[in-house]
Amino acid sequence: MGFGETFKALSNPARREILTLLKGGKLSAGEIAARFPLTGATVSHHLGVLKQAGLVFETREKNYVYYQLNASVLEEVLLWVADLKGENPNEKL
Amino acid sequence: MGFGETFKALSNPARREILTLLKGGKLSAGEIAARFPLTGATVSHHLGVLKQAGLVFETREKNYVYYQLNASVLEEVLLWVADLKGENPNEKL
DNA sequence: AATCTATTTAGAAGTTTTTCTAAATAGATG
DNA sequence: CATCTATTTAGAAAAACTTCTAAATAGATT
Repeated sequence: MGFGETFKALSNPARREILTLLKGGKLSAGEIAARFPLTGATVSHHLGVLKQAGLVFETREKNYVYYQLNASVLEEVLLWVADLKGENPNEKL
Repeated sequence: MGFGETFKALSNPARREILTLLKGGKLSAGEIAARFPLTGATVSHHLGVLKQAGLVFETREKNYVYYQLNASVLEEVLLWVADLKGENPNEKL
């Protein structure tokens, strides 16, 4: 997926808030949209960007599309930043 | 400085490459610019964005402006991502 | 099958970003 | 002090982003 896409996804405040919401567990598109002063269409767009970046994945149930954090891509971001910082890989974990 | 500014700064590929270059130690604006197929003016703009975001700081010597990584802001980013990932703060370090 | 509900897609308007060229600044050197 | 060197600022053009409304899709319910 590439860090470009991932960091671009993280660069938007609404998208960062969506990710923070998802720390509490999976939520449907509608549940997420309800917490923002944005239209459902706009939130759907942001969810698409996050999904494309690999930061979230979706699962479908009934009429709903649930989103949740993708820990593995977050770990990649973590490692990229840690490496930039010049951290010994063993110092973390 | 806020994560908005920081992640926005990280969202550009040229800026991420600049940061990667700076892993090797401080470099002048001109030395950085020489490694990119961009004008000095454009690189100067990117350096300004990185500085504004707190990701680098500058020191002046002679005619030169040297840039280097700011580890403390990188650490903040690291913690933000780690927290999002739901990591125990003690698991790192 | 008709309709309701949840979500996405399309298209457009306004804003921000990226990059350039040209000009300005500011310190060093002859 | 005139000028050279390193870097930044100004202004403009093109591309990308954010958000909206309206319409489309797709699954569930009656």
